[in-house]
Amino acid sequence: MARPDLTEVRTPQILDAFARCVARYGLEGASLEQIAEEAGMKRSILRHYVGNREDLVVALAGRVVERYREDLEELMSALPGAGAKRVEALLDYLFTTERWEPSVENVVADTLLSAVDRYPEVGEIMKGFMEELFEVYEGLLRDGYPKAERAKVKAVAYGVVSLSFTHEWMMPMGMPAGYGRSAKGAAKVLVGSLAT
Amino acid sequence: MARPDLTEVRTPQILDAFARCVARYGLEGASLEQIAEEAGMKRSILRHYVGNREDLVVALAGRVVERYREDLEELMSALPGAGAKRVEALLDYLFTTERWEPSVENVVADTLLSAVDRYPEVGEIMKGFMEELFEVYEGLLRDGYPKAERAKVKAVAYGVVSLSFTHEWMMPMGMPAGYGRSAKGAAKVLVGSLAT
DNA sequence: TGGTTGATTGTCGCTATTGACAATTTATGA
DNA sequence: TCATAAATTGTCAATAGCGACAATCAACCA
Repeated sequence: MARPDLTEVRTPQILDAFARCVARYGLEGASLEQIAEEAGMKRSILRHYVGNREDLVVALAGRVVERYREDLEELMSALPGAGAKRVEALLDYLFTTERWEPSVENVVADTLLSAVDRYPEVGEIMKGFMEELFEVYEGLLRDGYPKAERAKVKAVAYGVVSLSFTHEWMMPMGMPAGYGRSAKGAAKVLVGSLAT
Repeated sequence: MARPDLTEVRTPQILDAFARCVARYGLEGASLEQIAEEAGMKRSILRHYVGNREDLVVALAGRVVERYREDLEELMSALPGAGAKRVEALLDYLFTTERWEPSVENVVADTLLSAVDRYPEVGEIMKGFMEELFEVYEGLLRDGYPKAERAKVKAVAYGVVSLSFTHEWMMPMGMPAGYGRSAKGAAKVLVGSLAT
């Protein structure tokens, strides 16, 4: 005997609008009013469904990793081949320089990462995802190179993640394409070391 | 026949105060008033010597890069050994996990990097330093492994930079120490590949 | 020692921002 | 259709933030 609960609908709308604002104006650069307008709502609604700025930031971190998780899952099920071929496909995917375009998601993630000191909860959330990411890559590498020793696989997984992240945050600065090749080259060296 | 010019004195004071504020409140999280107070000056002085917020941000990027350059130079002249030994010393320096502590400088640099979309000038400044950093590392590696082919040295230099940056921004999240070892391990694998 | 130049301080007006809460509207089940 | 719970809108007061500029102060040099 009441109106339906729109929390599940409004919250993502709000957070996505907030994400766009963060990409455009920075984490504290947009007023709640602007964010509300971006979401096509009144400011009071942000408060109603999420809360004040701090609440928004923490919730945004949750949303971002949620989407990254989905992307990761999708990627894993979309990767062709098996064993070492699958690893190769991953590298091709990660280090494509051609059709690169700045994504709101990545900018937001970088921004949040640079703010973990100020928002400990955000740090916890990001950390959780990072650990998951490392594990997934590690598993992929183990499948590809089952005879490689465990610690080395860990190191290579870390390296590949590191290279792809660096690649992502350097692109917006307009670094020459040569660096993209270097990134992929380094990743290949790392992965190749597992074959010996 | 006038008062001495304090620009060279005040500007660094202002920018260092701004840096502390950025680390504590974010790039747009502190008011000019707060920044002025942190610097122990009146707000009007910030305006007099540097300008508005945008001017501050760009100037801050310059200052950060300037300090990084100094650090880099100092590091290069402090690194013991020669040839491959020097490279090893670099890795030891970069991936120490023991006495790690969050530095204002690194937080500020990360924050600025995440904002290059909004401040193209900042992007240019950071890009310049990154290229210099790559070159320095590349030179060091070439000295250590003169017979390695050029493209591979480039890739390894990129990889080492990438690993050390990733290491730096992951520490504040409190990642388990194992990741630090992985970072160093991956760097060793990369460097080792130059010896073959 | 006094004039000049630039450092420093003080103040004004305007707008933006936020939190709180009251008022209103609307979909639903009884 | 009507009561109800929740969505949505509206308003208010208090404060914060910024740009501009006038006013004052202090070192230097002739």
